[in-house]
Amino acid sequence: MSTPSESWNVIPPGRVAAPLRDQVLNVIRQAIMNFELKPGQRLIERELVEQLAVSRTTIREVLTVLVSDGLVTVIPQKGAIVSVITTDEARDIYEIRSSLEALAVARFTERASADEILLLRQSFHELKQATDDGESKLDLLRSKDNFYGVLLAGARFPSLTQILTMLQGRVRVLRLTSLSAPGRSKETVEEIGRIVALVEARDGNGAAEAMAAHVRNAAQAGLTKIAEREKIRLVGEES
Amino acid sequence: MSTPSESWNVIPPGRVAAPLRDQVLNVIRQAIMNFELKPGQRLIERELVEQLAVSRTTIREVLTVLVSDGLVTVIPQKGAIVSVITTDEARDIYEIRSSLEALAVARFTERASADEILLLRQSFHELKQATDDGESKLDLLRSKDNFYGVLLAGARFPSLTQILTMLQGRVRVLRLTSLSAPGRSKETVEEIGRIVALVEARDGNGAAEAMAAHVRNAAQAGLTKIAEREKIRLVGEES
DNA sequence: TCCGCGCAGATCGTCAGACGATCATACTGT
DNA sequence: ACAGTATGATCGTCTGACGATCTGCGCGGA
Repeated sequence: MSTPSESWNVIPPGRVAAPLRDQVLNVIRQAIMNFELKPGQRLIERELVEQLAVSRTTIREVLTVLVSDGLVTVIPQKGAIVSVITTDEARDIYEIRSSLEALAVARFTERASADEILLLRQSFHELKQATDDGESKLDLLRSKDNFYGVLLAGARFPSLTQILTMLQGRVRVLRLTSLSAPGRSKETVEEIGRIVALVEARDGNGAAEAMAAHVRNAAQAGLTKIAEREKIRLVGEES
Repeated sequence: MSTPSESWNVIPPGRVAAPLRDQVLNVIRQAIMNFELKPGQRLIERELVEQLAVSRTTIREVLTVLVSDGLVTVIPQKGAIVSVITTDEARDIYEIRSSLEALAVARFTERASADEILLLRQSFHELKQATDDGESKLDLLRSKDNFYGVLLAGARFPSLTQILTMLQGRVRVLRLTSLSAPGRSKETVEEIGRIVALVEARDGNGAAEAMAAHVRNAAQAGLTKIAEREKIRLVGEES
């Protein structure tokens, strides 16, 4: 990530090193996803240039992509911030997710191989384990992301994967708080268990309906929690 | 669109001129949508720079956005082309649209004002008129886009609007050919008429189901047509 | 004649630096 | 105390440059 001419170092022969832009993109995206960069936090081009040791050109291209993904919002003549989501937006997105994840699980049920179904159950067990062990919210979120990863991979539905990935990114704050709703984790695990069982029974419609319901419940939980504390504490906001 | 300092010309007082990037974005996006730039056609940065009289920086940012939208595909180390869609992708996207447009029309039914419903019927009439008058395919497409515009505006569902706009852009080729399927135009008009009627009756579920069916039918028609001529003639391809 | 090799051109990816425009803020004079 | 200006921070855009990669064409040898 220094000058481009020193052709860098060993890379799997035949394979190309990921373009610089993609590397930077991943770094920032992950940082946002893991809440190292918090919603509302300003993303100043100059600072990113320094911290990541790439040129402003590259940073700006990356920011453009993140804006398209909805992870970053630019305030004209002011700069970029990590997107802050409103309750309304979140509600909307959950409604969309409910539809689309139903589609995804239906397609998984049709298309996934036995191996993939096994993998799904396995990732479900990890999720359950993590919940029982009382892992941190962030770890739980990772488990759940992993579950979705398996689901989407087996669904063989790239367009849908892209959209859902984007949407999940946008509501990551809510997903975190919904997991922290007391008792909700347990319900989550139960609901997902039911979905997995229906998938194993190759009941596409049932699984789809169960998934839609699960997302609705998660939305309910998350949105309620948010409503309680009227206001999310954001970077740069004082009480 | 020459040097930025000559502050250009008269703009509605109080309003800000759209950033250069956005203007260029619209120009290229429209060109793609109207098939002035055809699927598969190369988009060479240098040429765009010359034709649009903006810097490469700006062009590259615009291309980045278009890639995120799926309208443009970049082939690494080669360049950008107007996206070419495969039959599978198209099928997938129609499946997603079927779900989401059902959602949109349901929400429109809940939320649209009487005025907006009137507007919907009006734009339906224009579509019908255009069909009866045997307007060009492109004009028909525009009519239909307009109908969707009214629908999405009244649905007050920005996230959904964004996704659907993106998806419609991606299957614009198919939408054109589906409209050109003989007799399909007539069916289209009938189906949409039914949807409008259900909306007016405030039957959200009915309208949603009708819309889902309509999209499925359109997909059917378009995909069949495509399958007939095994191969779409693309720029740069010879028979 | 035909095939392989290499070189030149085209194009991308990235960098560095520049400059005006806009917005926020701090300072200063009354 | 307050208004107005000066200053700085940051963005939006432009210019020019350079290496890396791919492509096609020409040249020399079998």
